[in-house]
Amino acid sequence: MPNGVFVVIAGHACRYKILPDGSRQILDFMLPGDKTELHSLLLKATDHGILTLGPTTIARIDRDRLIADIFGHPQVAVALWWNALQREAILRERITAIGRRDAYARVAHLLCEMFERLRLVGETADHHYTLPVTQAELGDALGISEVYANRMLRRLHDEKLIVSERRILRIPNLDALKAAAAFDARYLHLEGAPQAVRDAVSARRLMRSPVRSGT
Amino acid sequence: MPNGVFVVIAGHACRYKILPDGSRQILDFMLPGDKTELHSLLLKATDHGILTLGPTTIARIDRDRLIADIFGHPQVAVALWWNALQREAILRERITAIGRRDAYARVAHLLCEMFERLRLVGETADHHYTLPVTQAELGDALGISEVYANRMLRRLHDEKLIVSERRILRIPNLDALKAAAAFDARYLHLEGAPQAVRDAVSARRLMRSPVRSGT
DNA sequence: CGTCGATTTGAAGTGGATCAAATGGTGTGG
DNA sequence: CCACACCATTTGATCCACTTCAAATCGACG
Repeated sequence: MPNGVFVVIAGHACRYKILPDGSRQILDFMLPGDKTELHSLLLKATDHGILTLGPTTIARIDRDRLIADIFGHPQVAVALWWNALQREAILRERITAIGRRDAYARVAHLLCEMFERLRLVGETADHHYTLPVTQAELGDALGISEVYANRMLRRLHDEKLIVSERRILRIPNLDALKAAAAFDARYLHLEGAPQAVRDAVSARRLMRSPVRSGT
Repeated sequence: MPNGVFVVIAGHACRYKILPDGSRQILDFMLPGDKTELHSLLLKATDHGILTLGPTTIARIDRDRLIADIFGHPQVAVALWWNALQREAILRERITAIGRRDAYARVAHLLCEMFERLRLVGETADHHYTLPVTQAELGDALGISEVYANRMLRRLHDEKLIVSERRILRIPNLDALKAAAAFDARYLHLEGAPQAVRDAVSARRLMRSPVRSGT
């Protein structure tokens, strides 16, 4: 747990913080292929928690092996680095969304981001994907209340921009949703993604001690 | 400009995004010693702009020299890496602040963060520091309006938590301000800061082509 | 002295929070 | 196979933190 890096193999996880008053902020979502920072090599403590969303498979890569991989396989270092840069870009875009977009655009924006990120790793099918996130979690990620998150989802539904049933989200017209969100995918830097990220097998290749996690 | 890294030597800068509707979000502040990401080595385009706040001195380190330094001087790599980790932690904390704190706590929190970060690099004196930021910029950084940023500053002033005159901010009782902000400095990971970061000279040592920038 | 940007203050409007309660879905035990 | 328990979703009503608009004041500077 203290040393090394975790990789999401299947399912979703997220980082979060709990404030003194008990409220929660979800910082970002970790999708298959995403990795934790190399925190422990340099920092004393982590400043946030991680929780899984629905059934999730996680691999742990221990510190020594990781270091060996970084030096032995340049593509590992590149994948890690690209991952860190994209993660940071996503955080910046989230700040922008929470700071300057209204609740409606925030929800739409997150749904677009999820689609593009999942598509990169082959986790979308046709026009839909699995989103194992409750409305309370959605609200906590976007800085709005659970109730209002529900109302925004309903509005998107009424406007035929999304169809949601049982954790499956369908986006009949992605361009329309992107327009509603003022979504510009460039911040995701998808075209710069190393092949290792696209290759779902790569994560498994790194896997040493897979861990399953329940809800 | 395209390749390499920029280091702030003196003064302040910030990253920002402009939304389609013209509103601006300031993403984070760059203080002396802070560096830009190694973007260009991996990514095609940058997803945000950078602007200076007041008179600022910036050094550019070109790509080849940087790579040589990383391999030749481990402390350069460590400083870069620590910088990246702290930058990310700051972004996460900003998300938390904008998403879940009220405007009053946000302002107080940012002022505390600035104090701790500036103190690390020796840019504070006694109980005050220079904050070359307009109230409009403060609002854009915290996701509130210029007018409300002003009211929150005034409230902090009325409560004797800050004294501000001419870009100099005085914090007579830091603990009281931290309490108002529910500020917990752990996310800054100050104790993990490499010596190179504390050493103001280190930035100058890296300097190759210093650039001055006006307001 | 005039100009222009930054700060300050007032008044009115609203996006989203909060509170409360109903509804729906799912797994579980009898 | 039903009934309860528990959680997620949904909806209504009210409230308020913050926005927006407008205008006055205050510097700093040529």
